[in-house]
Amino acid sequence: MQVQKINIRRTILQAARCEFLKKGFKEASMRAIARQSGITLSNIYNYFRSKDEIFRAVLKPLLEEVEQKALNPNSGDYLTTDVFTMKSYQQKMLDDFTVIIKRYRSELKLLLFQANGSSLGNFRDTFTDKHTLKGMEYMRRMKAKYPGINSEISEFFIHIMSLWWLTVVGEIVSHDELTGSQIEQFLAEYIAFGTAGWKELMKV
Amino acid sequence: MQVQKINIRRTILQAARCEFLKKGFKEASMRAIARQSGITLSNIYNYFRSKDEIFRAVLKPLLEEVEQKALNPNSGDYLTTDVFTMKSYQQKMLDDFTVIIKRYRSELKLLLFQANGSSLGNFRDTFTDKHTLKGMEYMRRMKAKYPGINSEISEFFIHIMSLWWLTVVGEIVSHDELTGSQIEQFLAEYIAFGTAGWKELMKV
Amino acid sequence: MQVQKINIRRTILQAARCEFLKKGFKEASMRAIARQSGITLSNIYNYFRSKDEIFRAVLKPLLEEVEQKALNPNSGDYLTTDVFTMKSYQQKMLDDFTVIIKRYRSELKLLLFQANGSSLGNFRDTFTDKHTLKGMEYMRRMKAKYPGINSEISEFFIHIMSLWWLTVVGEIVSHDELTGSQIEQFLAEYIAFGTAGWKELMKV
Amino acid sequence: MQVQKINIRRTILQAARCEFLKKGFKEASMRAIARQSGITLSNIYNYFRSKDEIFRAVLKPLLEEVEQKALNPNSGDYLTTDVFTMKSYQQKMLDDFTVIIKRYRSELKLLLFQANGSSLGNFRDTFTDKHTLKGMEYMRRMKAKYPGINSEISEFFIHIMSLWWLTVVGEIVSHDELTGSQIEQFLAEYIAFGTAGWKELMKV
DNA sequence: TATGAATGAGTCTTCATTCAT
DNA sequence: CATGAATGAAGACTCATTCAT
Repeated sequence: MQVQKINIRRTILQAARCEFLKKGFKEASMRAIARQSGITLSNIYNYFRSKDEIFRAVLKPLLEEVEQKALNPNSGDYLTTDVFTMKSYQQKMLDDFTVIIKRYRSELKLLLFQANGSSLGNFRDTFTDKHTLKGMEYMRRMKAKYPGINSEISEFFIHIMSLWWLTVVGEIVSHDELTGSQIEQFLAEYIAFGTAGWKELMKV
Repeated sequence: MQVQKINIRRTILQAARCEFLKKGFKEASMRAIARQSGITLSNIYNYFRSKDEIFRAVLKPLLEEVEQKALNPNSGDYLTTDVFTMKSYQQKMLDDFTVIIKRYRSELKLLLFQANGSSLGNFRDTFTDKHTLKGMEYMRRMKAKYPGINSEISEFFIHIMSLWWLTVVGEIVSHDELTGSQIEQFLAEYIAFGTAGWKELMKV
Repeated sequence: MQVQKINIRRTILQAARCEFLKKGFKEASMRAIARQSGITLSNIYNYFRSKDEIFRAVLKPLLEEVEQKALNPNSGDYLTTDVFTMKSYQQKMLDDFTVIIKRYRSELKLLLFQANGSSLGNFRDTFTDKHTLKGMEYMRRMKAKYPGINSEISEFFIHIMSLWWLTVVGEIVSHDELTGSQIEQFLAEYIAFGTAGWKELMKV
Repeated sequence: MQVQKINIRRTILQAARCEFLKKGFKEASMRAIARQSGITLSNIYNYFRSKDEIFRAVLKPLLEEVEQKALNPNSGDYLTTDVFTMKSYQQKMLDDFTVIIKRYRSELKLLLFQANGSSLGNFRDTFTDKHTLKGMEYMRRMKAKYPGINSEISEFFIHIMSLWWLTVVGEIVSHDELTGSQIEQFLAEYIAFGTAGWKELMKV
């Protein structure tokens, strides 16, 4: 019973994932999910309260990992990073996301480009907001450690940088055709660019 | 009567603009546009062939200005810009967009965030592609002028930078609450950051 | 004025003929006729009261010729035909229709297959009814002239034979691919078949 | 519930049959079918995928019987018929159709006169084509059995004869007012006429 | 005469969700 | 746990025709 229930949940989620990826949240149809999963439409509602809940369930693993890796204050050695190794600040974020991207490429596409209309439609914003807070905190800590730096970076700039980060992830995820070395070159450029930019801003 | 016609077109477009902004292209309803404009639904179809045509009509002024200011090769002193004044490369783009943003804030929101499902749904892509081409051309010219620089920037990086630009515009447009001085500070930071980044990459 | 009016009428009718042939009466659209003719939709209503009236106007020449040649009692030497030359009864009808078919092939298609929904939608019936009456009269005259023959043919049979005739015309008109000699062979067979059939029935 | 479902299907089909007969396929309205059947419009789509599917469901029994009785090659002793009993060739067809006509009078009207616009709109053609093939085969067999006959009948003539047959059925079905004896007389005439015709053509 | 403007009922089909069994 | 049945609002778009100017 319980076992069966889990199987069915899984079946539903697989079909849903597929349908969501094909059509996006809004255009995906519950009927289609039912058809593909072989589960009766009404039975699906015994497992999930709504289309939106299914959507969230599909993205839950990804969201948890994002939360844990990229947004959880505890996870961040970021903030302990030394200014002279600022490069590694970005490197750390990169490494974290590289894992996520590899494991959740499709889900990321879903979350970033196809969530419109769902309760996760504002993920970009919420992520950016949280990430901005982390960035601000980072600024404060750096200032405490190295009083000489300029920490008067506008919140909006940090906000944009967080969003940029998301944009980068989105583009990597969208371009299936990119080879590993292309990505590596890009990331090197990205880090070099960013590091130089930050140094300039912080007048290090 | 001719006057009348223009008035009605205008009325429809106003109501449509409003509805599109509220719901986005896909979720906007012709019925609602008719209701809000006070024009009979069927009469609307005497002025526009389809929902999509209305949408394009709403965005036409913006699109024309974008095309002219930001994408027209003739408009660009960009490419003649000296490397030591690279700052002004970005400054120029900024100035152009500042005007556009002021005049078409709402339309930009529409175009960047709510065009999904319409024939302008791929604006981000088309803009980025065109802009990337311009960027590549810029690299080539710079290389010709200053053979010492590193012009081996990956196309994907330039692509991302074009997209970033769009992201920036989008965010500015989305945050109605930003004051003029906040924006100014941000732009200063943005230019400083970018200039430093580019210099690093190009090993100037 | 009057001259112009006639020109416009003609223009409308040409466009209408075209549209009706393409779509059939029901699916033809007044808007399309207006578009194709270059005449304002509302102006069309200055020349014709309704779509149906246009349709009838398009078919008027054909209908008049049909009326005159195939249904007008005065036109029939049919009835004076001698029984021994009965062949020529059909021959006569054939000749008449051959002319009509050549001149009004398209209109015949229209009338026979695409008039559904118009006031001429029942042409098959009305034609058949009139033609049946003529057939009955022919029977009576023959009986008067040759009392020996069997004239007790059921009205329904004659009705069917009239309809058959229409079917034949319709098929010839529909099959553009038929060559002249194919049609001739067919007509020969048709007449041979019919003549033998009638002789049998009338016990001549 | 299973019973329920069948009942509802039946209810829908009855209402649909009625509406189709009144208006023809094209002009019949789903809304009207819903109204008449008392079934919610959207619920109808739980039973049938489209208007066309309903139409086909209404005509399915008829079509199956037609296929089986009149077009199935196995069903035909037609082809084994002796030339001297050619009368019975037609007689056999007649008997088959008499049964069909009695049982499916309304459906035949629907199929022959009101199917325009549906996927069965070409029934006349498809039937005629199949029937023509059968006729051609019959000619060949006769020729093999009685080399003396003329089998050089044009395909188009046989085509027309097949169509004639359909026309006859259509007219019988259309004329509700015909009494049994009227029909019988007609059929006798029809057979006599046809038999004489064929004999003449085949020079038997 | 000519036209732009207007109308309102109409088309088929899809949707996510609920509920009694 | 599972399902068949049901719902009502909504989707974009087309139609032939009328009317004031």
